[in-house]
Amino acid sequence: MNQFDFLNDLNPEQLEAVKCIEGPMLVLAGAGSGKTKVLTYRVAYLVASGVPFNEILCLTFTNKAANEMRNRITSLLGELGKKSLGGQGWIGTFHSLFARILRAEAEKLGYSSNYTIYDEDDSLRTIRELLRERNLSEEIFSPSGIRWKISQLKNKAVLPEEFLAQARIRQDQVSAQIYSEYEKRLRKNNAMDFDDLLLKPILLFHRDRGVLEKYQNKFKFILVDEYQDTNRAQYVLLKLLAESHKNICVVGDDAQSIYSWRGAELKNIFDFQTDYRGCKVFRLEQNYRSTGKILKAANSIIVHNRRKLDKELWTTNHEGEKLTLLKCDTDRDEGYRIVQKVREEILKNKLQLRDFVVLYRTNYQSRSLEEAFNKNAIPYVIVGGIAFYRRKEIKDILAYLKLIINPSDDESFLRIVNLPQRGIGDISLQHLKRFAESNSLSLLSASGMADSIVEVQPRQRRQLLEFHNLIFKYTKLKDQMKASQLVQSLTDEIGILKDLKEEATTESLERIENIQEFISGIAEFQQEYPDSTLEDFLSEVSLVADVDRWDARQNSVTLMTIHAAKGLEFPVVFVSGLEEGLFPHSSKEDEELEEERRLFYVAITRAKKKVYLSYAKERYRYGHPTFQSPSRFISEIKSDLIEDDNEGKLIADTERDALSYMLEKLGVSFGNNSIMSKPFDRDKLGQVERTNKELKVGSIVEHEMFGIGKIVEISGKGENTRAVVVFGSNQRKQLLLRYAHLRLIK
DNA sequence: TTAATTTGCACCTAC
DNA sequence: TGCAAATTAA
Repeated sequence: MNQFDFLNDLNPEQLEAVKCIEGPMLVLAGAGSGKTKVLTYRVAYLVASGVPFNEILCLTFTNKAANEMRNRITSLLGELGKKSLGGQGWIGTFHSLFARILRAEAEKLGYSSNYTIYDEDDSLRTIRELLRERNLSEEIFSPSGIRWKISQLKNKAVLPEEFLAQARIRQDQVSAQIYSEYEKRLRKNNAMDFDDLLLKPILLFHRDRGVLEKYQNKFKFILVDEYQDTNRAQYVLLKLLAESHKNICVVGDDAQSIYSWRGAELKNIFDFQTDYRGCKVFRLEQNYRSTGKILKAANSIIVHNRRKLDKELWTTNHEGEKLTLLKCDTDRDEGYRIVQKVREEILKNKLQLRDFVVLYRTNYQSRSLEEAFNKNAIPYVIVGGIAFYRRKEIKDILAYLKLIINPSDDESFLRIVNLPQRGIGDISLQHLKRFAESNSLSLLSASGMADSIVEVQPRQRRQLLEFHNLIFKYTKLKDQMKASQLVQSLTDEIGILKDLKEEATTESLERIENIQEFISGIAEFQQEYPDSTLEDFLSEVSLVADVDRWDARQNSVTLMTIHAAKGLEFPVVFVSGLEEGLFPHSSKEDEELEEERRLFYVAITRAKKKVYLSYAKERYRYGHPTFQSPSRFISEIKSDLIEDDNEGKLIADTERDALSYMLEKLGVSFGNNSIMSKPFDRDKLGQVERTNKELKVGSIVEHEMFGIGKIVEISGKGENTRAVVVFGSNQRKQLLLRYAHLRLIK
């Protein structure tokens, strides 16, 4: 047995790609052909051949993929792995690895290493402020439009001066102006946005040859996953780093490029061979994931695209079943039919809940699906939607932490200075800003001198000083206590949990849970990285993706967007909402339409065994029912590969009957199925409240959001009666009966 | 200065 | 429909 034994489970093409180490190479790898496997084995092979682990730069698309890859490499290498890997190495996303490099080199860019990372909301706030300060109308110059423009420019590595020079129309000139001011403002706040994490290293490398050489020497081998989704800035970074040794291996599939709206350029993968002379090309066309029929269906879709590289996937897997089309009456119906199919598949093929994924184009589609899963007590998890770290309550606490670490961060200051309410409003802030500006101070230091600002009322002065002292107290404390303790003590002091508890709505209870989860998240992070600082944690949370938090092992059906599903696989895949205007999304043509088609291709190729497609003839959009027509993509699938589901309607009716029966038992009268569209009619509330008196431990109840559950505990009395309810999706919720409006079922 | 109410707009996709 | 900004009342 030797250290290269692991190479035995590669096919000849994969093996060749793994063992060819020197020089530039391009691996064109179709869906399910083992592209991540090649990258993983390649890193392991390099290490086994004696290359130090931390001299390998490996760029993945998500943190999750990076972690999986790291674990896999360790296990491939066995004993050798434990010895040589140590540390976390340089496997990760572009954003997280370059954020790390920027921390180390911040001073060279005029930043300090405790810089804050701004997300889109923070950027938008900043742009709004700049427009307001300049008296530019938000109607004429849309803040989100400008933010979008700035982001696009940064992705293309275009600087404000360059854009200003080429701006002809007034809109562009204003955008260029704001872009330039925005840069200054971020610098003043010691902050960078997401795009800066790629752009700033480029500027650094251009400005300081020595630093560039340092990293060129450090990273002797570069590997890139999902190369088809890199943007111009990423391309330039790679070009710079690989310049001296040219040991760059990129892996990708042009048919799976789905991020052009984020600046990704297919050009990068198309031109790789001419960019890097002497580049070797490998093709992986054997698919190990899907059945023959699924693969043929996928191929029959992608041939409708004109802009693509030549490649056709094949497999030796079973032919499998045809794709099944569910033609549904409404979006609600769609949810029920999907649930029904999940049940059928579980019974028929002995599958588990974790074997299913429901995919959709836009996040809001999860709502109608969620309802069906709730009502039928099928455990599910939604990936995405409002990302955990973007929730208001979490962002509020994060703003405190950011300000504690980076006192120049005026954005965070403005977010929390009056939260909880300290009676500091617009007017006081205007004065404070003016004072800060004329003395070149940050807003936080300015509040420390509030007594010298004559325009501010005494009450507000006192509040500002107090706020300043609060932040400073924690600035001093942060190195003495654990981050999780600090957050606990901070949240206690500002009383955010107390306020939410008093509110006692289901929503506020959920927020409390989120905050608690956040605190335990910090504790976990510290356990994993004992030497880490609060700064490390903050930079980590800024860069986690929705899928990073998703646990494939838990036994629930997964609901997510197709974008989030990239790189994943499931035995059974539902692709829902196949309607014109939704998927493909409205007004897409030519190149954009081709990207929608690639997205559909990605969706279908996630499946191992079975694909269900569905559309609804009528769907709620903007709160109104809208007529929808089937997506053109459905008819692009070769007709012998797809079949209609005929039982469907009958089953959906059965579902409806079950619900009707339930409602009838509750004494809710109805004559037609209009009750279906608003089962929680407010007229019925009085009645619901009366039933609350009859609730006891063991009662089966229904909740508007969580569906059907069982009461396991009741506490308190009168107004404050609470119940602990375990719902079907296995969620345990503590609810205040006054707000929860539980419906007694049994 | 804040709370209450109205209006207006949105529903792409995300590090 | 459902949220967030804008407007108005307190």
